[in-house]
Order: sequence, then structure tokens, then C-alpha cells
Amino acid sequence: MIRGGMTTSRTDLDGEDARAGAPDRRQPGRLGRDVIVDACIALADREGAEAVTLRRLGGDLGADATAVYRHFRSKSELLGAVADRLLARVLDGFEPTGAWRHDVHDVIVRARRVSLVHPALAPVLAAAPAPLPSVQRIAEVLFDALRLGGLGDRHIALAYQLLESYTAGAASLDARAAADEVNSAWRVSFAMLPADRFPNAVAVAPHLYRDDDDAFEFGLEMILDALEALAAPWVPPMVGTGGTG
Amino acid sequence: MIRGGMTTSRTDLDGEDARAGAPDRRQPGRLGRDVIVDACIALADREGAEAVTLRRLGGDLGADATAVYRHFRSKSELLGAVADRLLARVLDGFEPTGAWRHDVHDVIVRARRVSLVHPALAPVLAAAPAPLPSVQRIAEVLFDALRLGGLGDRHIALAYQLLESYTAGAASLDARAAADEVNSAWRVSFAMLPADRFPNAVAVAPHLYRDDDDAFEFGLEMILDALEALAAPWVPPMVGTGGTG
DNA sequence: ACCTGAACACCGTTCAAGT
DNA sequence: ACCTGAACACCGTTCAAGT
Repeated sequence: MIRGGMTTSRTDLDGEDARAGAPDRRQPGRLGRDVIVDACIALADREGAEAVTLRRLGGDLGADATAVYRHFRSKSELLGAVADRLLARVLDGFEPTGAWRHDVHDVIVRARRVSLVHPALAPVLAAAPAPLPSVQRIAEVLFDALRLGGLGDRHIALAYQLLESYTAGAASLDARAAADEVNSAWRVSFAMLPADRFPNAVAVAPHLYRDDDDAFEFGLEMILDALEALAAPWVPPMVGTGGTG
Repeated sequence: MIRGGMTTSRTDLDGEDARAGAPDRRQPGRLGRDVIVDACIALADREGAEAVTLRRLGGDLGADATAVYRHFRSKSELLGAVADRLLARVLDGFEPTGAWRHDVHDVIVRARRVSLVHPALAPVLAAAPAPLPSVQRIAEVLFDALRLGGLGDRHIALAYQLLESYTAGAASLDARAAADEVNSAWRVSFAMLPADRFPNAVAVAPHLYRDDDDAFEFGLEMILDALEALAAPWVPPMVGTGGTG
């Protein structure tokens, strides 16, 4: 039974925009949401996401494990605040150039980079009851670029969901390969299949799970190609000039 | 410390291909891998993936919670076997038509369908030390279709990873919206943003997170379009015939 | 050869009690 | 107003002991 009911829709997460003005008026070092979120990120960076337990966190903060409950309603609300803070970095220093394809590429690659460093992030985003403030800001930038690309509202929405799914999926699959030896284990596993029943797998294996960044880049370009063609299907045929690899 | 060392590469999972011949020579109803996997799936279908604990499973099987350890080295090995069994359904009744685009579409949609019913599946797949047997069979079918589409080995590998990422990402994002009220909560959240700072979000919101299947279909068609263009960039321009919606 | 049962080392969360 | 500490109801896993 969830307490449910009066959540209204003021996002429940208090985005607080990092807009200078007095982020936390307490003695420095005392608890407060920001300090807890900081400790969370530090702990995750230091020992991995699975080390983030309330007891460990309490230890790092010099407080009881349950002290966090004075500032967050649950662990998942805390993780939402953490994800929001991390995702805010995606747009740090981003300036739209007006070249829509370049801008979409840039934002997506930045988002992927953050997701790769914090693989536990994607599930938290998906589990949130409403889009995090930082996700909304990223989405707005992407919407804008896609509109500049010539897409209508409906296609913008669909294109955004495509980019979102691809980025989330790639990040969660690539996260596994952090050790990088997993990728080669998967590749070898395909390579060693019986060639009579798996002829294609054996042939393709050498190219499988090689460089995650290259593979992501390839997929992103495919998606951008398709979106470009969707916006401008009358593009001239370009006969004669060289094909692709 | 993982026991590590002599795993060699015989996949560690004993795919057992469901090839008729004596799947389990014990008294019917006695433990054995198959019976445990069955109970796992039944339990997950009945009460959701988070209900699958060894204690609950032991209860359902009329055995002690730790009895599973006589047949699986760990819970994650068990979940691997469960995922393998579920994914085997993807190719049930599939017959390649030779029309590559249709075949890829068909297999991906089937995979998505299975993933949607069992949202916990994707993380298990990604976490596996080697590709599950059923994943290898699905991959072989996709490789074959992509080759028919005119792609070379390297592009087949990259296209496969693109499809894999997209399908996994979409499934994990859509899984959240099982209740369907989450989708509209996200949509409303975008719609209610201040129009001056989020003009595009407000305009796009009505089309966002509408129908997961439609959105997935759109993205898949985009990807297939791009792959088709990659294989045959010399396609005639098709002037005059109607554009897209 | 297979299973049990107690135990270990953890979890997130609640709530009365402290200051 | 904020924090503590004990307690609750769980986890996955190990291992000696049973049959």
C-alpha cells in the first residue's frame, strides 16, 4: 500500500535549478538535501552504485542510517534527486549552434557520456513518477533542434522517444562492458558457435561488440539520417559521389 | 571474490535446446532445473518479478529456500536460465520469408513483445557473462536477414547492436508504463511547463508517450529506412508520390 | 545424492524516544 | 526541528547436519 493521494503534480522533486541563491541555509556540513546528494554521488563514484545503501551513506555522513528520512521520503526519492543532479551536467556548457543535426548529436552524446559513468541512472529515470527537471530541460533542447530540422510536433515526439530509447538501451548494455572483458567474452562466444548452424554469427562475430562508442555513433547517425529523410524526403539523389565504407 | 577460473567457455548455462529427449529424468514434480525455472516464471507472471525470491520460490516448490542451490550456482544463474527459456519463445513459429525488412521487423517485434511481458528480462540479459543460447539463435536470424538486405559483416554487426539497444531501451522504458497512468503523468508534466521557457515541450506534449506500440513501430521503421539506404544508397528519388503523414 | 535448518551479513523502513 | 537506536520484515548465501 502506497500512501498515495495528495502528491498533486509539483514534480515532487524540488528541482532547485542550482540558481545561486542560498542552496541550504544550515551549518555547513550539516545534513540537508544537497549534502546528502553530494555524499551519494561521491560514494557511487568511489565504490559503485551497489554500495549506495542508507547505512553506508549514514556512515559517510557521520549520522544514523535513518537520518536521511528527515529529508527524503524514500530511498528512491533520494536517487531521483541524485539522477537529477547528474543529468544537469548534460547541458553544462552546451550552446545550440542552430545546425539541428549537430545539436541533437551533441546533446545525445553528452547524455550518453553521463549515463556511462553512472550506469544505475537509467533505471532511476524510468522509475520516476514524473520527468526530472533536468530531463525536461534536455528534452526542450532536443525538441527545439528537431523542429529546426523540419519535423512537426508529432514527429518531434516520436523522434524524441526513439532517441531516448536508443540512448537508454545503449547505455545500459554498454554499462555491463565497463570491464571491457565482457565485450570480448560475448564476441568470442559468437565466434565459437558451430559454423554449420550459425554461419552468419561466425562471420559477423569479429565485428561484434568492438568499440562501444563507435557502435553508438553508427546507430545515432543512422537515426539522424532517417530523421533527415523524414523531414525532407525530396532530397536530390546525389548520383556519382562515393558510397559508404 | 568470485570462484572464477575454470569456466572455459561452454556458456555455463546448458541451453538444452528443448529438443524432446528426456528433459529431466527424475520423479515428476521433484526439483530439477526445469521445474525450478517453471516455478520462477509462474511466480513472476502471478505476482511480478520482484516477488521472485528464493524463499518464495522454495515455498511454491514445497522445498527449503536453499534447495535451489543444488541446481543453480546462484540466483543470477537461475534468472539466466529463466530468461533463456522466455526468449526461446521469440522464434516460436517464426519462418523467414526472405523479405529481409519484413523478417527483421517481425523478429524485433516478437522480441519486444516478450520483453514487455517480462520487464525484468533486459537487465538479466545484459548481466549474463555470455550471450544466452536463445539470444544467439535470434541474432543468427537477424544477421541472416540483414545480409539479405545487402549489408556487409561490419554493418551487420553495427546494425544488430543498434536494433538490440533500441529494443532493450524501449522495453525498459515502456515497462514502467505498464499501468499506463505513468505515461499520461509524464505527458501532463511536460504540458504544464511554463510556456515561455519551454515552448517546444508544451507544443509537443500532446503527442508524447501516447501509444508505446506506435512509437516503437515508428522508431523501428526509421531504423529500417536508414539501414535500407545504407545498403542501397543509389535508390531512385521517387518524385511525385505522396510524402509521409 | 539431495535436501534441511540454522546462521551470517546484509537490506529499506517505521517509530518511539531522545535532545 | 532534527536525529538516534532498536526493531521489523525482509534479502542472498554458506555450511554443517541430516536422510
